[in-house]
Amino acid sequence: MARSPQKKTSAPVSGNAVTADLVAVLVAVTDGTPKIMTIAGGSALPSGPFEFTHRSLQTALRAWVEAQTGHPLGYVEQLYTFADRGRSGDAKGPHSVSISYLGLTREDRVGEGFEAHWSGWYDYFPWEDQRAGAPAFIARSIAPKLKTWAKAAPSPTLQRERWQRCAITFGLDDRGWNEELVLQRYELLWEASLIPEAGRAHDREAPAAPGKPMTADHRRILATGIARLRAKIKYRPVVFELMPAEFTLLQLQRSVEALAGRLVHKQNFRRLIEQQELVEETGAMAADTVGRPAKLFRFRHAVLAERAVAGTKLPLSRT
Amino acid sequence: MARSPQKKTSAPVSGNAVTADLVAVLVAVTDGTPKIMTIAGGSALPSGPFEFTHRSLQTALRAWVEAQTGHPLGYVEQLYTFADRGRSGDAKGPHSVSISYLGLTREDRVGEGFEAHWSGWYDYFPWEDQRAGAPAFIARSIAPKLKTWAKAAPSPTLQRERWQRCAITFGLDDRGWNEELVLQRYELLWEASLIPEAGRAHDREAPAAPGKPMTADHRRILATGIARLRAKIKYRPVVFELMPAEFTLLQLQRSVEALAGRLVHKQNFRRLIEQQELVEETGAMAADTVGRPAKLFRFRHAVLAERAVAGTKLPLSRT
DNA sequence: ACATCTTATGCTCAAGGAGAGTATAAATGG
DNA sequence: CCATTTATACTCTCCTTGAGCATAAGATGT
Repeated sequence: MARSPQKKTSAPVSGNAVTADLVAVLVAVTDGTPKIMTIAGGSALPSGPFEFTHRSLQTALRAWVEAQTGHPLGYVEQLYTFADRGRSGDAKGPHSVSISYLGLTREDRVGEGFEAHWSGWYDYFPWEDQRAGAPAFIARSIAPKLKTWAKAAPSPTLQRERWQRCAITFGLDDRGWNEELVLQRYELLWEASLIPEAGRAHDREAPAAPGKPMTADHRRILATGIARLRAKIKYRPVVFELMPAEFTLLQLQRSVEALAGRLVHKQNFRRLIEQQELVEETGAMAADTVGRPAKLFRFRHAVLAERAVAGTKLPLSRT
Repeated sequence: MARSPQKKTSAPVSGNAVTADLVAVLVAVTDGTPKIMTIAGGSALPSGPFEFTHRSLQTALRAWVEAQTGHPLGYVEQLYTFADRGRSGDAKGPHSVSISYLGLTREDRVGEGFEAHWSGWYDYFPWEDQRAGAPAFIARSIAPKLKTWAKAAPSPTLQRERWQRCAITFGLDDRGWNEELVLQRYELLWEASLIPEAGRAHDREAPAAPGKPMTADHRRILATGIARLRAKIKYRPVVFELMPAEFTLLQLQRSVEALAGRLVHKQNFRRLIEQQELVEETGAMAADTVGRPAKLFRFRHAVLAERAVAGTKLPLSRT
C-alpha cells in the first residue's frame, strides 16, 4: 500500500465496493418564488446512479439533467458527499456514496413528459422565508419547543449552551437573523426531534416543526444547497443564471430577495448592481407594468472574464 | 426507479460498483511555514480506502488520521469528490471515487514510527508564496510561457481571452495578486502544459513550471485545499487550530501570512483581532525574544459558541 | 550610562463603503 | 386633475479599511 502511511496492510479493495449516486438540487426562481425540481410528488430530489462513461462527475450531471429537462444546465457546483452507513437500509448490503450537486436553471426550460415538478423551496423550510418578517409560528411554536429541548439538557451549563445555539441560529432574544444558517437550523431542529425524518418518537411535547418532509436525507441536502446559494449570491453574480435574458432591476431584486429570504434596500441594491457594472441597459422598457415603466437590463457576461472577485477580510499590506 | 425522474429504466446498481477512497490534506504551520502531511517521499497525499464501519465520512477520516498520527484532528472539512474515469488506469476496471478532506493540526502532534512526513506546501506551489513580493521566476519564466500559450490560440479573440485569464489569475499587467485563486492558477498551468502531471509532451517551448509534482491528481487536490483554507481564514477563526495554546500576536500574524502567502499590516492586524475579541491575554510574556517582549494570548474558545459570523454583501434592509 | 536595534503597542487620519432616508419623475386609473 | 404606484437620483452619517506616525520596552554593544 504505497498510498497509505499505515504500515499494516489495508483491507482489500474488493471488500470495499460501493455504488455512487448523484443527487441534484436544481433551482429556479419564478414570480419571486424559489423552486426546486422534485420527483415522487415532491417528496424527493432527483437522483440516479452515476454512469462512469462520463469524463467527470460534473459532465455526468450535466448530461443527466439535460436528458431529463431537455435543456442545458447553467451553473453547476458540487455540494457535499454523503456516505452514511444506514443509507441503503441493510448495514451489510451494498453501501452507497451520494454526491450532491447544486444547479441553477429557469423553470420554463423544463421539457415535457417528465415526472419532475417544481416545488417552492419554502414548502420544505417555511421558517427560512423572512421577507415579511419572522413568521409568527417561530415565536409561537418553534421557539417554545426549542426552549423545552434546551431545558432537557442534563446540566445547567449544557442547558445554557443549547439555548444559546437556538437563539443564535433562529435569531431569538433580539439577535439578528442570519439567512446563511439554513443547515444549522435544520440540524438543530433534527436534534430537537422536531423533524419527522429523524424517525424518533414524536410525542405531544415535541411534534414536528412545520414544513414538508422528504425521503431519507434529501431535506438535509436541500438545506445544504440553499445555504450554499445564499452565501454565493453575495460574492458571485450567479443570480443571473436564474433570470430571463432581459429583466428590470426590481425583478432582479425580487429574485435575490426570494433566495435570501429577506428584503433588501431598493436604492442601495441598485447602487450596488450599477457600480459593479454587472448589467447594461437594453434600451427597451418594461411593458405591462403598474407605475412608471422600468428600464430593461441584461447581464454583462463580460464580467465573468474581467473579474475574479474575492473579498478581503485581512488587513493586507499593499507595499 | 422511484428516485429518478427518468422514465426509462436506469442501469442496474450492480453494474455501477465503485471503490471509495479518502484523500486528506492535513495542514500544520511551523516556524512560518505551512506544511502538509505527505507519504511516499513527499510525492503523494495520505490516502486510503474508506471503511464503512464508520458512521460517516467525517468520523472515518478522524479515526483514520488518529490511527496514523496518534493525535486527534482539530478542524475537519470536506473538500471535493473526484470520480475521473481514467483514475484507476483501465477504463473498464473498478472505478474509484475519491473524497478529499481538509484537516488542521499541529506538526508536533505526529506520532512516531509512521511513514508520513511534513512537507512545505510551497515546495509544490512556489508561485503561491508572495510574502517577499512576487517571486522573480513568475515574470522571468512563467509569464513568458503563458504568453506563448495564449498566442497559440486559434483566433485573436481567443488569444486575448487566454491572456486576460493568465493576467487575472497571476496578477500580471499591474493587476493585483489574488491569493485565493490557487486552483485556477494550477489549472491554467495544466492547460498550458506546464505541469508534469498533465502527461503531455513537454518540448523546449513549454517546459514545466517550478514546483514538485505529485502522484495522479494529488497536487490538484492540494491546490483545492490551500484555496479553501485561504478563503476560510478570512471569515472563520480557524487559524487557531494551527497555533500552540499560547502565542504572541506576531506569531499569529506570521501564521496567517504563511497561509495567505502575503504580508498583512501589523497594526491593523492587531486591531482586527482585538476588536473581534478572538483572543485574551494569558498574563504571561513571551520569553527568549529579540526586542520588546510581547504579551502571550490564548484563543477564546467561547467565540465559537457566541457568534455565527457571516459577512453581508447585500444591502439588507433592517426594517 | 548611553546609543542603537528590534519588536510591541497606542493613536490618528483620510478614503471608501454600507445603511438609511428624502426628493423627484413617469406611468396608470379614477 | 388627482391619487397611486413604481423608477430613479441624491444626500448624509457612521463604520470599516488602508496607511502611517509616535512611543514603549526590552536586548546588546561601547
